[in-house]
Amino acid sequence: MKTPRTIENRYVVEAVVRALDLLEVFREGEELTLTEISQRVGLHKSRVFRLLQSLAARGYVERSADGIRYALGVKLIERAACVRRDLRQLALPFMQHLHTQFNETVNLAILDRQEVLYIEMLESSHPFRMAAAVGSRSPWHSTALGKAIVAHLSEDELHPLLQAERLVKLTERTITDPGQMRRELEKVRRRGYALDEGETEPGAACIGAPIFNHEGRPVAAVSLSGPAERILTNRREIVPALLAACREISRRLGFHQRSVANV
Amino acid sequence: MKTPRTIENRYVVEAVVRALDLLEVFREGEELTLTEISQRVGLHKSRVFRLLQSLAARGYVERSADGIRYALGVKLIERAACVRRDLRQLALPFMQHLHTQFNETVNLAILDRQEVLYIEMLESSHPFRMAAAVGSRSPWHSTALGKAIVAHLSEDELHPLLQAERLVKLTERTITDPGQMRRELEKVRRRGYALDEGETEPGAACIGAPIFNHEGRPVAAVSLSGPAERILTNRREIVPALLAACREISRRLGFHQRSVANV
DNA sequence: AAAAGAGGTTTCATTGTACGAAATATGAAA
DNA sequence: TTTCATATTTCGTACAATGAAACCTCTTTT
Repeated sequence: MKTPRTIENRYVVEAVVRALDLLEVFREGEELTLTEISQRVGLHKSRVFRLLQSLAARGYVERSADGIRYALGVKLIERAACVRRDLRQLALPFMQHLHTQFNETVNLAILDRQEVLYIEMLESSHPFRMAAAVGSRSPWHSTALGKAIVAHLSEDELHPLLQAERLVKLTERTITDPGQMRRELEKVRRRGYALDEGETEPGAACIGAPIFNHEGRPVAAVSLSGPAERILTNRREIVPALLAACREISRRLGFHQRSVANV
Repeated sequence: MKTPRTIENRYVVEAVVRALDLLEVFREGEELTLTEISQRVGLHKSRVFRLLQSLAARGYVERSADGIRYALGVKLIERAACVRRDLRQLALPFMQHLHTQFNETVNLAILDRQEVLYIEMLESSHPFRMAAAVGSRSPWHSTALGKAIVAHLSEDELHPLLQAERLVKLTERTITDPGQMRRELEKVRRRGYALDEGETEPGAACIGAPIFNHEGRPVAAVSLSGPAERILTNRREIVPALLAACREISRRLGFHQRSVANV
């Protein structure tokens, strides 16, 4: 179990990345025994033992009450709270306002490794609602969040995202053709917001708008999501409120140049 | 910079804990340069460089756009989402119900290293509200959350928490005497919920109740917090709703034995 | 009650990795 | 241009991290 030294990992410390890999084997709050973990990662039991001891020493994993199982530790919650703190703290009040105004699920997401990553969320209280989870991912090409961000990337950044084989068909309406996607992104750019009308999930809709940082880069997006009927019928009210919110968040991040959009 | 091997760290891997320590130097979404980090932790620049490369290789830290600074990475958000997943997922709908019912801030917290750690939160939309942050900590002895949990610990677990020097006075009303605290905890146990009437923050109040797991251990607590006037005047309605929620969450965690409380 | 089994912990010798030091590159300021 | 400050790379060496195997501890089987 040895990775050859390449340009990319020339300066990485084996023990550290192996320890970090251990954190990845825990799915959804699983509790695992030493042997299970060592089987999953294919490392020697005694090595895994020592790496786990190290992670446990700093609270990144915890022993279960019976002392026989390991689980992810609360230190992760503490540290995660510090990630993108400025953006999240800034966006949250605006998201809350949208949430009470429309009582739909409000999402804040960024683009990470070609996917949309949800970093903040307020759930609708409707019994019939849509909600992913903070920390989970969605494809960019089927979501309003993703399209809202990608529409404002440079050609260089856009190109790798538009590989046809990456535009996976999730529903009848998912855009899978690079050419069509380019036209869609052009439209998103023109009107300042993106729509997902059942492209991810049949019957579910989403309206998303981008957030720009001080350099004018699209660093995140906010969206409202829910059943297509509710979202689309309220579209005329949602869109201006969402755009105003995103414009103000962008402004506070130091963005000024041209205005974000014209509805 | 060498820590002697003791019983506790006999099996820890130096490189791993040092790497994890690097994650601790980032406060509230700070972006730091290599030199700043190496100064803060007191390790050789070139060592820090390699540890950061390793953390970056797995997404636990990220380079800033200019490539000159490091920040905590989004991988932390992903991994944190898996911590205590069962408890949080189970509690959230009940918290949401309390939130819409009373429109006060609803908190979910656990006891970690003698402190209350907030792991989930729904903020009141009142302009005048109280809200800590997910991932932040409070003393146990001044909060309803803390007292609700601690009241149900065994004498062995309770004893170290009751050291007088640990019961720091935060306001006029904070309980700082171990004997008085024992009587307070007895009361909390009897009525099934805890009150914080300005013991943490003058004018702020909080009502908290414990959640028990399948072994009957108090693993968490839910609370409603806000301005004392609102919280205490609604106490008659809040308490039964909160207790019912906590009882149901506990039941779903596998707790059955005796009922949690009698109001 | 003894034996077997399964998993966790400890010891130990050895190797090769992680380390510090110093050289080199990069980039900003003067 | 030089100077300064910081990041990156190289290199030899010490000792940290490792695999193997022994040794616990607890549960299950006979």
